[in-house]
Amino acid sequence: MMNLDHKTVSIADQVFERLERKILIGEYQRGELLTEIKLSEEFGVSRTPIREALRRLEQEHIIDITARGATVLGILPQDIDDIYEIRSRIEGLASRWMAERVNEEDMAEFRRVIDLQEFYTAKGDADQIKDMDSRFHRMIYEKCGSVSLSDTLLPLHKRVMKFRRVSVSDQTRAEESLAEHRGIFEAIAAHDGALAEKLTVQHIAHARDSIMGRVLSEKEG
Amino acid sequence: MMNLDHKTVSIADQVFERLERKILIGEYQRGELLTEIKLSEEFGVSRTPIREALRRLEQEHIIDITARGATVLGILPQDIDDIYEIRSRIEGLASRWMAERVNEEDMAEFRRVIDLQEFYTAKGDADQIKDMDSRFHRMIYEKCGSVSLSDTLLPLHKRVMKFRRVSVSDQTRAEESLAEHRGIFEAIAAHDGALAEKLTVQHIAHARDSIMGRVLSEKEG
DNA sequence: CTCGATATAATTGTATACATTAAACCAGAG
DNA sequence: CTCTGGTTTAATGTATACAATTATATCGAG
Repeated sequence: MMNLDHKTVSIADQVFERLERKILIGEYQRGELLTEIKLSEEFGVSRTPIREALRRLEQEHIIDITARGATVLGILPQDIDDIYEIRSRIEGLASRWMAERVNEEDMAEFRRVIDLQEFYTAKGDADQIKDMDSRFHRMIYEKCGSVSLSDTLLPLHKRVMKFRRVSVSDQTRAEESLAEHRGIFEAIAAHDGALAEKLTVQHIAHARDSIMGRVLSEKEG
Repeated sequence: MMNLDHKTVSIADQVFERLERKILIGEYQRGELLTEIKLSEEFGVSRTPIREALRRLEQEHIIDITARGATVLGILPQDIDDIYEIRSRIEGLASRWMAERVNEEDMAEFRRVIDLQEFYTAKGDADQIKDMDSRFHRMIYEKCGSVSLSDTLLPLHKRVMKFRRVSVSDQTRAEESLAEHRGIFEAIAAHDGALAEKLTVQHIAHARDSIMGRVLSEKEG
């Protein structure tokens, strides 16, 4: 995934991505207080890029900044359920639009992603499965042809990342999920927007059931 | 609207709000190059708070930052249409949830907003009508009880602000819009979630028709 | 005259010093 | 022992100096 528009990746951008990832996968706990000084020591940079990253994370409601520092915000079962309700209503739209607008080059990359997912699902590598699952969905957002829809779906997708990791650790669900992705992929490849939308809505509903079942039984971590 | 959680409003926050507003209402033109130095002189502050504001605007895809400065990104008719398609699918959900969860105190404020909208609509004051229209929709986002849904809808709403101003300049549409808001308000007040959702979906569809009709005939500014 | 390497100027990127804020602590009065 | 108020402290908020980058202009070779 090269940097085609020749935009320099600044330290602030790197800090943002690393920090966001650490929070989203749960490496920083909910309620944990992050200070700029501690973070600047941890990342080996000054406070300036740390601050910019924190401001962006605050805007996404991933942290809350006060005079004492930045508090990591958690996510409740109700939030997860809300997010899946929202996604079930609009993620199908992204698949539909991608089916109608995508070109062959992007479809080739799309195929590589799902082939990799199949490979790791056969191996039962949960971390890799989760990453490929993410790439599959993000690919749809990026290639649906609407920045607004992509900007809408991506934050929702990010917020449930930690829980999807748990879900795909179940080999049965991982294989189901792969089959559903394969169906969506084929519909998009055939430029059948209506089918792609329908299958995506079903896929989101299944993912929701799988994740909510686990979250509710575990009483959240 | 008091600051209940005692959080200081920093200069950076103020700059962000003023800058965002200026871009969203069209005071800075699409393609215009904003430099940190020019902005810091214009706002009378150092580059630091300007930078933080610009980073947040970049995250919302309102500007694009390069080594030359920040370019104001425009919005195409296709984007507006996409946004209304997305909103038509999820904004009704916000009304439904608000109907099911809202308390009496918030409803009293909600009533004041729509009463003001009625007042300004009778006067034909387009700027005030647009502001009350915004407050009506934002109130639903804030009181629907889901941060995720609010975070999802608010950016979409902001992006079409400039065009709604044009739409409500038409007195007939302004009165229609008021009547539709009144219907949604009554449904929420009666805690009738299904009706609130249905009326909201219709309202979004009408707003879309009104705005797209104008945008397409004007060939965009 | 054109192309390309190079110098230059203007801007963003980063580090750091200083100002401000607010929570925590402690002491003294009731 | 509890409440109050001032002091301390540890963090964020802001300004500014300096570094790095990039587009543009310039100069020279072909």
